Amino acid sequence: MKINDSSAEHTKVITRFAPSPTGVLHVGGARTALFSWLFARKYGGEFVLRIEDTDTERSTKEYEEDILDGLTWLGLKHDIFVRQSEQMPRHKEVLREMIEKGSAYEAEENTAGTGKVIRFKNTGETITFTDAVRGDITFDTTELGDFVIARDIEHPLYHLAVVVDDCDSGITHVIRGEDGISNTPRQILIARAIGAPEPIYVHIPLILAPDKSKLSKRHGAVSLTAYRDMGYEPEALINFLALLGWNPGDEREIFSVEELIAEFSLERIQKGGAVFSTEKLDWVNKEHMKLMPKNDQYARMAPYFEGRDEKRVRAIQSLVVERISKWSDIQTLGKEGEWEYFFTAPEYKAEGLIWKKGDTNEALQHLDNLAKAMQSIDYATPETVKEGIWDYAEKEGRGNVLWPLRYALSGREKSTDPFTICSILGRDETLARIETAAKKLRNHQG
RNA sequence: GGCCCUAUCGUCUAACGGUUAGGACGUCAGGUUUUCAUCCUGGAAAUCGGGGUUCGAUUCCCCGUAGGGUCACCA
Repeated sequence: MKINDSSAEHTKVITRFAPSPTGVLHVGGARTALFSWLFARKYGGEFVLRIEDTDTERSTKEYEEDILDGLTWLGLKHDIFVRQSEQMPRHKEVLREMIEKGSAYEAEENTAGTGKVIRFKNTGETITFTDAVRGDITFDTTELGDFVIARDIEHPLYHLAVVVDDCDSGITHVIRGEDGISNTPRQILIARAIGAPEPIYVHIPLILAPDKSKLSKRHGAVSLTAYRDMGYEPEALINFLALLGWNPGDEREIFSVEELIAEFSLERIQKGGAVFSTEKLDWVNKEHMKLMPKNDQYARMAPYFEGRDEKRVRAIQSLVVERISKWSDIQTLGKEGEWEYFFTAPEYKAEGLIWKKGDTNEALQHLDNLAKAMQSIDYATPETVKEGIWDYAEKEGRGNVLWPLRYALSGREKSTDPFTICSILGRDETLARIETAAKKLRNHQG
Protein backbone atom coordinates (compact mmCIF):
# COMPACT_ATOMS: atom_id res chain seq x y z
CA MET A 1 0.00 0.00 0.00
CA LYS A 2 1.19 3.46 -0.83
CA ILE A 3 0.26 6.17 1.61
CA ASN A 4 -0.13 9.64 0.28
CA ASP A 5 -2.00 12.82 0.85
CA SER A 6 -5.29 11.05 0.41
CA SER A 7 -4.74 9.87 3.97
CA ALA A 8 -5.51 13.44 4.95
CA GLU A 9 -8.61 14.03 2.93
CA HIS A 10 -11.22 12.39 5.08
CA THR A 11 -9.89 12.81 8.57
CA LYS A 12 -8.88 15.84 10.53
CA VAL A 13 -5.13 16.04 10.32
CA ILE A 14 -3.23 16.51 13.56
CA THR A 15 0.54 16.69 13.36
CA ARG A 16 3.14 17.40 15.97
CA PHE A 17 6.66 18.59 16.45
CA ALA A 18 8.21 17.06 19.54
CA PRO A 19 11.65 18.42 20.33
CA SER A 20 13.44 17.69 23.56
CA PRO A 21 14.95 20.81 25.14
CA THR A 22 18.38 19.24 25.39
CA GLY A 23 19.86 21.26 22.56
CA VAL A 24 19.18 24.23 20.32
CA LEU A 25 16.69 24.19 17.46
CA HIS A 26 18.83 23.77 14.38
CA VAL A 27 17.87 23.72 10.70
CA GLY A 28 17.17 19.99 10.80
CA GLY A 29 14.62 20.33 13.55
CA ALA A 30 13.26 23.47 11.97
CA ARG A 31 12.59 21.65 8.74
CA THR A 32 10.87 18.79 10.53
CA ALA A 33 8.68 21.35 12.25
CA LEU A 34 8.07 23.10 8.94
CA PHE A 35 6.90 19.95 7.16
CA SER A 36 4.56 19.09 10.02
CA TRP A 37 3.23 22.62 10.09
CA LEU A 38 2.78 22.85 6.30
CA PHE A 39 0.93 19.57 6.18
CA ALA A 40 -1.41 20.56 8.99
CA ARG A 41 -2.03 23.97 7.44
CA LYS A 42 -2.64 22.55 4.02
CA TYR A 43 -5.40 20.27 5.26
CA GLY A 44 -6.88 22.68 7.79
CA GLY A 45 -5.69 20.51 10.64
CA GLU A 46 -3.92 21.19 13.89
CA PHE A 47 -0.26 21.48 14.72
CA VAL A 48 0.81 20.36 18.17
CA LEU A 49 4.05 21.50 19.77
CA ARG A 50 5.13 19.06 22.43
CA ILE A 51 8.19 19.77 24.52
CA GLU A 52 9.65 16.42 25.51
CA ASP A 53 11.22 17.35 28.78
CA THR A 54 10.93 14.14 30.73
CA ASP A 55 14.70 13.90 31.05
CA THR A 56 15.04 16.48 33.78
CA GLU A 57 18.78 15.93 33.96
CA ARG A 58 19.45 17.24 30.50
CA SER A 59 16.48 19.47 29.69
CA THR A 60 16.98 23.17 30.23
CA LYS A 61 14.82 26.25 30.17
CA GLU A 62 17.36 27.94 27.89
CA TYR A 63 17.04 25.32 25.20
CA GLU A 64 13.28 25.40 25.45
CA GLU A 65 13.35 29.14 24.93
CA ASP A 66 15.69 28.78 22.01
CA ILE A 67 13.30 26.32 20.39
CA LEU A 68 10.31 28.56 21.03
CA ASP A 69 12.17 31.61 19.75
CA GLY A 70 13.20 29.82 16.58
CA LEU A 71 9.68 28.61 15.82
CA THR A 72 8.20 32.00 16.58
CA TRP A 73 10.69 33.70 14.29
CA LEU A 74 9.79 31.37 11.45
CA GLY A 75 6.12 31.91 12.14
CA LEU A 76 5.37 28.23 12.72
CA LYS A 77 2.65 28.81 15.24
CA HIS A 78 1.26 25.82 17.09
CA ASP A 79 -2.42 25.30 17.82
CA ILE A 80 -1.83 23.21 20.91
CA PHE A 81 1.04 23.22 23.38
CA VAL A 82 1.94 20.20 25.47
CA ARG A 83 4.68 19.84 28.03
CA GLN A 84 5.44 16.17 28.26
CA SER A 85 6.52 16.28 31.88
CA GLU A 86 3.03 17.48 32.76
CA GLN A 87 1.53 14.37 31.19
CA MET A 88 3.43 12.16 33.60
CA PRO A 89 0.31 11.08 35.55
CA ARG A 90 -1.18 9.71 32.35
CA HIS A 91 2.02 7.87 31.50
CA LYS A 92 2.06 6.28 34.93
CA GLU A 93 -1.57 5.34 34.68
CA VAL A 94 -0.98 3.58 31.39
CA LEU A 95 2.12 1.95 32.81
CA ARG A 96 0.14 0.49 35.70
CA GLU A 97 -2.48 -0.83 33.32
CA MET A 98 0.18 -2.48 31.24
CA ILE A 99 1.62 -4.20 34.27
CA GLU A 100 -1.83 -5.34 35.34
CA LYS A 101 -2.56 -6.74 31.91
CA GLY A 102 0.82 -8.40 31.75
CA SER A 103 2.20 -6.43 28.82
CA ALA A 104 4.87 -4.97 31.09
CA TYR A 105 6.66 -6.24 34.15
CA GLU A 106 9.08 -5.23 36.81
CA ALA A 107 12.51 -6.74 36.42
CA GLU A 108 15.56 -6.99 38.59
CA GLU A 109 18.53 -5.26 37.13
CA ASN A 110 22.04 -6.07 38.14
CA THR A 111 24.03 -4.37 35.42
CA ALA A 112 23.45 -0.66 35.68
CA GLY A 113 22.96 -0.82 39.33
CA THR A 114 19.89 0.91 40.64
CA GLY A 115 17.66 -2.03 41.28
CA LYS A 116 14.52 -2.55 39.25
CA VAL A 117 13.29 -1.35 35.87
CA ILE A 118 10.05 -1.92 34.01
CA ARG A 119 10.27 -3.81 30.78
CA PHE A 120 7.87 -4.28 27.94
CA LYS A 121 6.72 -7.85 27.49
CA ASN A 122 7.73 -8.33 23.89
CA THR A 123 5.83 -11.00 22.03
CA GLY A 124 8.40 -10.79 19.28
CA GLU A 125 6.08 -10.32 16.33
CA THR A 126 7.30 -9.10 12.99
CA ILE A 127 6.14 -5.56 12.43
CA THR A 128 5.55 -3.98 9.06
CA PHE A 129 4.47 -0.40 8.81
CA THR A 130 3.91 1.75 5.78
CA ASP A 131 6.05 4.83 5.77
CA ALA A 132 4.55 7.60 3.67
CA VAL A 133 7.82 8.38 1.96
CA ARG A 134 9.55 5.00 1.92
CA GLY A 135 6.79 2.46 1.62
CA ASP A 136 6.69 -0.73 3.67
CA ILE A 137 9.38 -1.19 6.29
CA THR A 138 9.64 -4.47 8.15
CA PHE A 139 11.32 -5.23 11.46
CA ASP A 140 11.83 -8.45 13.33
CA THR A 141 11.19 -7.24 16.86
CA THR A 142 12.59 -10.26 18.67
CA GLU A 143 15.99 -8.63 18.53
CA LEU A 144 14.57 -5.74 20.54
CA GLY A 145 14.04 -8.04 23.49
CA ASP A 146 12.03 -6.87 26.46
CA PHE A 147 13.08 -3.27 26.20
CA VAL A 148 12.83 -0.89 29.13
CA ILE A 149 9.83 1.45 29.11
CA ALA A 150 10.20 2.91 32.60
CA ARG A 151 12.96 3.49 35.06
CA ASP A 152 10.49 2.43 37.74
CA ILE A 153 6.80 2.78 38.37
CA GLU A 154 7.26 6.50 39.01
CA HIS A 155 9.41 7.22 35.96
CA PRO A 156 8.05 6.26 32.55
CA LEU A 157 10.53 6.67 29.69
CA TYR A 158 10.47 8.10 26.20
CA HIS A 159 8.86 5.38 24.10
CA LEU A 160 5.91 4.99 26.42
CA ALA A 161 5.47 8.73 26.81
CA VAL A 162 5.52 9.29 23.05
CA VAL A 163 2.92 6.67 22.32
CA VAL A 164 0.61 7.83 25.09
CA ASP A 165 0.93 11.49 24.16
CA ASP A 166 0.45 10.89 20.44
CA CYS A 167 -2.61 8.85 21.25
CA ASP A 168 -4.06 11.39 23.68
CA SER A 169 -3.48 14.23 21.22
CA GLY A 170 -5.05 12.27 18.42
CA ILE A 171 -1.96 12.62 16.24
CA THR A 172 -2.77 11.32 12.76
CA HIS A 173 0.60 11.83 11.08
CA VAL A 174 3.91 11.45 12.83
CA ILE A 175 6.27 13.50 10.70
CA ARG A 176 9.84 13.22 11.97
CA GLY A 177 13.40 12.72 10.83
CA GLU A 178 14.49 9.37 9.46
CA ASP A 179 16.56 8.79 12.56
CA GLY A 180 13.20 7.95 14.09
CA ILE A 181 12.70 4.91 11.86
CA SER A 182 14.36 2.53 14.24
CA ASN A 183 12.19 3.77 17.10
CA THR A 184 9.03 3.03 15.20
CA PRO A 185 8.73 -0.74 15.83
CA ARG A 186 9.01 -0.25 19.61
CA GLN A 187 6.35 2.43 19.51
CA ILE A 188 4.03 0.34 17.39
CA LEU A 189 4.47 -2.55 19.80
CA ILE A 190 3.49 -0.33 22.71
CA ALA A 191 0.61 1.19 20.79
CA ARG A 192 -0.80 -2.26 20.06
CA ALA A 193 -0.35 -3.34 23.64
CA ILE A 194 -2.37 -0.42 24.97
CA GLY A 195 -4.88 -0.37 22.15
CA ALA A 196 -3.79 2.99 20.77
CA PRO A 197 -4.36 3.73 17.11
CA GLU A 198 -1.27 3.63 14.92
CA PRO A 199 -0.57 6.96 13.28
CA ILE A 200 0.76 7.29 9.76
CA TYR A 201 4.51 7.56 9.87
CA VAL A 202 6.31 10.03 7.66
CA HIS A 203 10.06 9.79 8.00
CA ILE A 204 11.71 12.64 6.20
CA PRO A 205 15.35 12.54 5.13
CA LEU A 206 17.97 14.17 7.30
CA ILE A 207 19.65 17.48 6.62
CA LEU A 208 23.32 16.70 6.38
CA ALA A 209 26.52 18.53 7.26
CA PRO A 210 28.90 19.14 4.33
CA ASP A 211 30.61 15.82 5.09
CA LYS A 212 27.24 14.10 4.69
CA SER A 213 26.96 13.15 8.32
CA LYS A 214 24.05 13.96 10.58
CA LEU A 215 24.01 17.54 11.82
CA SER A 216 25.66 17.68 15.21
CA LYS A 217 26.71 20.36 17.67
CA ARG A 218 30.21 20.35 16.31
CA HIS A 219 29.09 20.19 12.73
CA GLY A 220 26.77 22.89 11.47
CA ALA A 221 24.08 22.52 14.09
CA VAL A 222 23.79 26.18 14.93
CA SER A 223 20.69 27.61 16.50
CA LEU A 224 18.05 28.89 14.18
CA THR A 225 18.14 32.14 16.08
CA ALA A 226 21.65 32.63 14.70
CA TYR A 227 20.13 32.87 11.23
CA ARG A 228 17.70 35.43 12.53
CA ASP A 229 20.58 37.40 14.03
CA MET A 230 22.52 37.20 10.78
CA GLY A 231 19.66 38.95 9.10
CA TYR A 232 18.08 36.23 7.03
CA GLU A 233 14.43 36.63 6.17
CA PRO A 234 12.31 33.98 7.93
CA GLU A 235 10.28 33.43 4.81
CA ALA A 236 13.47 32.86 2.83
CA LEU A 237 14.73 30.29 5.29
CA ILE A 238 11.37 28.53 5.13
CA ASN A 239 11.53 28.60 1.35
CA PHE A 240 15.03 27.16 1.36
CA LEU A 241 14.27 24.51 3.98
CA ALA A 242 11.17 23.41 2.09
CA LEU A 243 13.28 22.79 -0.99
CA LEU A 244 15.64 20.59 0.97
CA GLY A 245 13.95 17.24 0.64
CA TRP A 246 10.86 18.37 -1.20
CA ASN A 247 10.13 19.94 -4.57
CA PRO A 248 7.01 21.22 -6.25
CA GLY A 249 7.41 19.08 -9.35
CA ASP A 250 8.20 21.96 -11.63
CA GLU A 251 11.03 24.41 -11.87
CA ARG A 252 9.87 27.11 -9.53
CA GLU A 253 12.24 27.86 -6.68
CA ILE A 254 10.98 30.97 -4.97
CA PHE A 255 7.86 30.58 -2.85
CA SER A 256 5.94 32.56 -0.31
CA VAL A 257 4.76 30.69 2.76
CA GLU A 258 1.20 30.75 1.44
CA GLU A 259 2.30 29.19 -1.82
CA LEU A 260 4.19 26.52 0.05
CA ILE A 261 1.11 25.61 2.05
CA ALA A 262 -0.86 25.28 -1.15
CA GLU A 263 1.78 23.23 -2.95
CA PHE A 264 3.12 20.97 -0.22
CA SER A 265 2.53 17.26 -0.48
CA LEU A 266 3.92 14.13 1.13
CA GLU A 267 4.27 12.45 -2.27
CA ARG A 268 7.04 14.76 -3.32
CA ILE A 269 9.21 14.32 -0.27
CA GLN A 270 12.68 13.08 -1.12
CA LYS A 271 14.16 9.85 0.24
CA GLY A 272 17.84 10.74 0.40
CA GLY A 273 19.48 13.14 2.81
CA ALA A 274 20.38 16.65 1.68
CA VAL A 275 23.47 18.70 2.38
CA PHE A 276 22.77 22.16 3.70
CA SER A 277 24.21 24.80 1.38
CA THR A 278 24.74 28.30 2.68
CA GLU A 279 25.42 29.57 -0.85
CA LYS A 280 21.99 28.57 -2.04
CA LEU A 281 20.36 29.86 1.11
CA ASP A 282 22.02 33.22 0.43
CA TRP A 283 20.65 33.26 -3.07
CA VAL A 284 17.14 32.39 -1.93
CA ASN A 285 17.38 35.05 0.73
CA LYS A 286 18.47 37.68 -1.76
CA GLU A 287 15.56 36.82 -4.01
CA HIS A 288 13.21 37.33 -1.10
CA MET A 289 14.85 40.62 -0.16
CA LYS A 290 14.36 41.86 -3.70
CA LEU A 291 10.69 40.97 -3.57
CA MET A 292 10.06 42.84 -0.34
CA PRO A 293 8.17 46.14 -0.40
CA LYS A 294 10.51 49.13 -0.22
CA ASN A 295 9.35 50.15 3.19
CA ASP A 296 9.95 46.70 4.62
CA GLN A 297 13.42 46.68 3.13
CA TYR A 298 14.08 50.01 4.75
CA ALA A 299 12.84 48.83 8.12
CA ARG A 300 15.29 45.92 7.96
CA MET A 301 18.31 47.93 6.94
CA ALA A 302 17.70 51.01 9.06
CA PRO A 303 19.18 49.53 12.27
CA TYR A 304 22.48 49.05 10.48
CA PHE A 305 22.54 52.76 9.60
CA GLU A 306 21.68 53.97 13.07
CA GLY A 307 22.47 57.66 13.44
CA ARG A 308 22.78 58.32 9.72
CA ASP A 309 20.66 60.79 7.81
CA GLU A 310 17.44 59.00 6.97
CA LYS A 311 16.97 60.63 3.59
CA ARG A 312 20.46 59.62 2.57
CA VAL A 313 19.90 56.05 3.75
CA ARG A 314 16.73 55.85 1.73
CA ALA A 315 18.61 57.20 -1.27
CA ILE A 316 21.14 54.38 -1.20
CA GLN A 317 18.62 51.67 -0.30
CA SER A 318 18.42 49.98 -3.65
CA LEU A 319 22.16 49.93 -4.23
CA VAL A 320 22.68 48.49 -0.77
CA VAL A 321 20.19 45.69 -1.38
CA GLU A 322 21.91 45.00 -4.66
CA ARG A 323 25.19 44.33 -2.85
CA ILE A 324 24.09 42.08 0.00
CA SER A 325 22.49 38.68 0.41
CA LYS A 326 21.49 39.06 4.06
CA TRP A 327 21.00 42.14 6.20
CA SER A 328 24.08 41.69 8.36
CA ASP A 329 26.18 41.98 5.20
CA ILE A 330 25.53 45.70 5.56
CA GLN A 331 27.66 45.68 8.67
CA THR A 332 30.36 43.48 7.17
CA LEU A 333 30.66 45.63 4.08
CA GLY A 334 30.33 48.79 6.12
CA LYS A 335 33.48 47.91 8.04
CA GLU A 336 35.26 47.73 4.71
CA GLY A 337 34.09 51.24 3.88
CA GLU A 338 31.46 50.23 1.40
CA TRP A 339 28.95 52.91 2.47
CA GLU A 340 30.95 55.57 4.27
CA TYR A 341 31.51 57.78 1.24
CA PHE A 342 27.77 58.28 0.86
CA PHE A 343 27.79 60.05 4.21
CA THR A 344 31.17 61.74 4.59
CA ALA A 345 33.86 62.96 2.21
CA PRO A 346 36.39 60.18 1.58
CA GLU A 347 40.05 60.11 2.57
CA TYR A 348 42.45 58.88 -0.10
CA LYS A 349 45.80 59.40 -1.76
CA ALA A 350 46.13 61.47 -4.93
CA GLU A 351 47.56 58.51 -6.87
CA GLY A 352 44.21 56.76 -6.75
CA LEU A 353 42.69 59.45 -8.93
CA ILE A 354 44.90 58.55 -11.84
CA TRP A 355 43.48 56.00 -14.17
CA LYS A 356 45.72 53.08 -15.09
CA LYS A 357 46.01 54.36 -18.68
CA GLY A 358 46.24 58.05 -17.81
CA ASP A 359 48.53 60.44 -15.99
CA THR A 360 48.31 63.21 -13.41
CA ASN A 361 47.82 66.03 -15.87
CA GLU A 362 45.05 64.27 -17.66
CA ALA A 363 43.18 63.49 -14.47
CA LEU A 364 43.50 67.06 -13.29
CA GLN A 365 42.42 68.49 -16.61
CA HIS A 366 39.29 66.31 -16.70
CA LEU A 367 38.36 67.11 -13.12
CA ASP A 368 38.69 70.83 -13.81
CA ASN A 369 36.53 70.54 -16.88
CA LEU A 370 33.96 68.44 -15.03
CA ALA A 371 33.87 70.95 -12.19
CA LYS A 372 32.81 73.59 -14.66
CA ALA A 373 30.43 71.45 -16.68
CA MET A 374 28.72 70.01 -13.63
CA GLN A 375 27.71 73.40 -12.27
CA SER A 376 24.68 73.42 -14.47
CA ILE A 377 23.63 69.81 -14.92
CA ASP A 378 20.58 68.12 -13.45
CA TYR A 379 21.24 65.91 -10.39
CA ALA A 380 17.74 64.48 -10.14
CA THR A 381 18.62 60.93 -11.18
CA PRO A 382 21.67 58.95 -12.30
CA GLU A 383 20.32 59.22 -15.82
CA THR A 384 20.14 63.01 -15.83
CA VAL A 385 23.66 63.22 -14.46
CA LYS A 386 24.81 60.88 -17.16
CA GLU A 387 23.15 62.99 -19.83
CA GLY A 388 24.99 66.00 -18.54
CA ILE A 389 28.50 64.59 -18.84
CA TRP A 390 28.27 61.63 -21.18
CA ASP A 391 29.24 63.47 -24.35
CA TYR A 392 32.35 64.81 -22.71
CA ALA A 393 33.34 61.38 -21.35
CA GLU A 394 32.66 59.81 -24.71
CA LYS A 395 34.87 62.35 -26.46
CA GLU A 396 37.78 62.18 -24.01
CA GLY A 397 37.61 58.49 -23.31
CA ARG A 398 35.26 57.05 -20.69
CA GLY A 399 37.94 55.67 -18.44
CA ASN A 400 39.98 58.86 -18.62
CA VAL A 401 37.09 60.93 -17.38
CA LEU A 402 34.94 58.57 -15.35
CA TRP A 403 37.67 56.93 -13.28
CA PRO A 404 38.99 60.18 -11.75
CA LEU A 405 35.44 61.40 -11.21
CA ARG A 406 34.32 58.22 -9.51
CA TYR A 407 37.44 58.09 -7.40
CA ALA A 408 37.06 61.71 -6.39
CA LEU A 409 33.56 60.93 -5.18
CA SER A 410 34.21 57.61 -3.48
CA GLY A 411 37.92 57.45 -2.72
CA ARG A 412 37.76 53.75 -3.61
CA GLU A 413 39.05 51.42 -6.30
CA LYS A 414 35.66 49.76 -6.38
CA SER A 415 32.41 51.54 -5.91
CA THR A 416 29.03 52.37 -7.28
CA ASP A 417 29.08 54.19 -10.63
CA PRO A 418 29.72 57.95 -10.57
CA PHE A 419 26.32 58.96 -11.98
CA THR A 420 24.51 57.29 -9.13
CA ILE A 421 26.85 58.73 -6.54
CA CYS A 422 26.39 62.24 -7.96
CA SER A 423 22.64 62.02 -7.90
CA ILE A 424 22.76 60.89 -4.28
CA LEU A 425 25.26 63.53 -3.13
CA GLY A 426 23.68 66.37 -5.06
CA ARG A 427 25.38 69.35 -6.68
CA ASP A 428 27.11 70.93 -3.71
CA GLU A 429 28.72 67.83 -2.31
CA THR A 430 29.68 66.56 -5.73
CA LEU A 431 31.41 69.80 -6.70
CA ALA A 432 33.14 70.03 -3.32
CA ARG A 433 34.59 66.54 -3.72
CA ILE A 434 35.78 67.27 -7.23
CA GLU A 435 37.39 70.44 -5.96
CA THR A 436 39.16 68.53 -3.17
CA ALA A 437 40.40 65.98 -5.67
CA ALA A 438 41.75 68.64 -8.00
CA LYS A 439 43.61 70.23 -5.10
CA LYS A 440 45.17 66.90 -4.20
CA LEU A 441 46.35 66.47 -7.75
CA ARG A 442 47.91 69.93 -7.87
CA ASN A 443 49.82 69.19 -4.67
CA HIS A 444 50.81 65.86 -6.10
CA GLN A 445 52.19 67.62 -9.20
CA GLY A 446 54.19 70.15 -7.33
C1' G B 1 29.34 -5.62 13.85
C1' G B 2 23.38 -6.57 13.88
C1' C B 3 19.09 -4.20 12.02
C1' C B 4 17.10 -0.31 8.92
C1' C B 5 17.34 3.50 5.15
C1' U B 6 19.49 5.72 0.83
C1' A B 7 22.19 6.24 -4.06
C1' U B 8 21.31 11.53 -11.10
C1' C B 9 26.37 17.31 -12.29
C1' G B 10 30.66 19.85 -6.49
C1' U B 11 25.51 20.98 -3.98
C1' C B 12 19.78 20.99 -4.15
C1' U B 13 16.94 18.44 -7.65
C1' A B 14 13.53 16.99 -12.56
C1' A B 15 12.72 12.94 -15.70
C1' C B 16 6.74 7.82 -12.33
C1' G B 17 10.48 2.20 -19.50
C1' G B 18 11.66 5.56 -25.09
C1' U B 19 14.45 12.96 -23.51
C1' U B 20 20.50 15.53 -27.27
C1' A B 21 19.26 13.18 -19.04
C1' G B 22 16.11 19.27 -17.79
C1' G B 23 16.40 23.30 -14.01
C1' A B 24 18.65 25.95 -9.82
C1' C B 25 23.01 27.32 -6.62
C1' G B 26 28.10 27.57 -7.15
C1' U B 27 31.94 27.84 -10.86
C1' C B 28 34.19 29.50 -15.66
C1' A B 29 33.89 32.77 -20.17
C1' G B 30 31.78 36.89 -22.74
C1' G B 31 28.45 41.11 -22.80
C1' U B 32 25.56 45.02 -20.55
C1' U B 33 27.87 52.87 -20.73
C1' U B 34 35.37 53.17 -16.64
C1' U B 35 35.78 49.86 -11.35
C1' C B 36 32.49 46.99 -8.01
C1' A B 37 27.59 45.12 -7.54
C1' U B 38 23.23 43.91 -10.34
C1' C B 39 21.50 42.00 -14.86
C1' C B 40 21.88 39.18 -19.67
C1' U B 41 24.09 35.31 -22.75
C1' G B 42 27.02 31.08 -23.20
C1' G B 43 30.31 26.87 -21.37
C1' A B 44 32.14 22.85 -18.32
C1' A B 45 29.81 19.45 -15.03
C1' A B 46 25.83 13.62 -13.28
C1' U B 47 22.60 8.53 -13.88
C1' C B 48 28.08 4.02 -8.15
C1' G B 49 29.49 -1.17 -10.30
C1' G B 50 27.82 -5.98 -12.09
C1' G B 51 24.07 -9.11 -13.47
C1' G B 52 19.14 -9.82 -14.99
C1' U B 53 13.61 -8.47 -16.97
C1' U B 54 12.41 -5.86 -21.57
C1' C B 55 12.41 -4.39 -28.44
C1' G B 56 14.31 -0.53 -25.06
C1' A B 57 16.47 0.97 -18.75
C1' U B 58 18.23 6.81 -14.64
C1' U B 59 13.50 4.40 -14.05
C1' C B 60 11.66 -2.56 -12.41
C1' C B 61 14.33 -7.08 -9.79
C1' C B 62 18.85 -9.32 -7.62
C1' C B 63 23.94 -9.04 -5.90
C1' G B 64 27.83 -6.07 -4.76
C1' U B 65 29.89 -1.18 -3.35
C1' A B 66 29.50 3.36 -0.96
C1' G B 67 27.20 6.66 2.34
C1' G B 68 23.92 7.45 6.32
C1' G B 69 20.79 6.23 10.57
C1' U B 70 20.09 3.32 14.89
C1' C B 71 21.40 -0.12 18.46
C1' A B 72 20.61 3.71 26.89
C1' C B 73 17.48 2.91 33.27
C1' C B 74 18.41 10.00 26.54
C1' A B 75 14.84 11.93 23.73
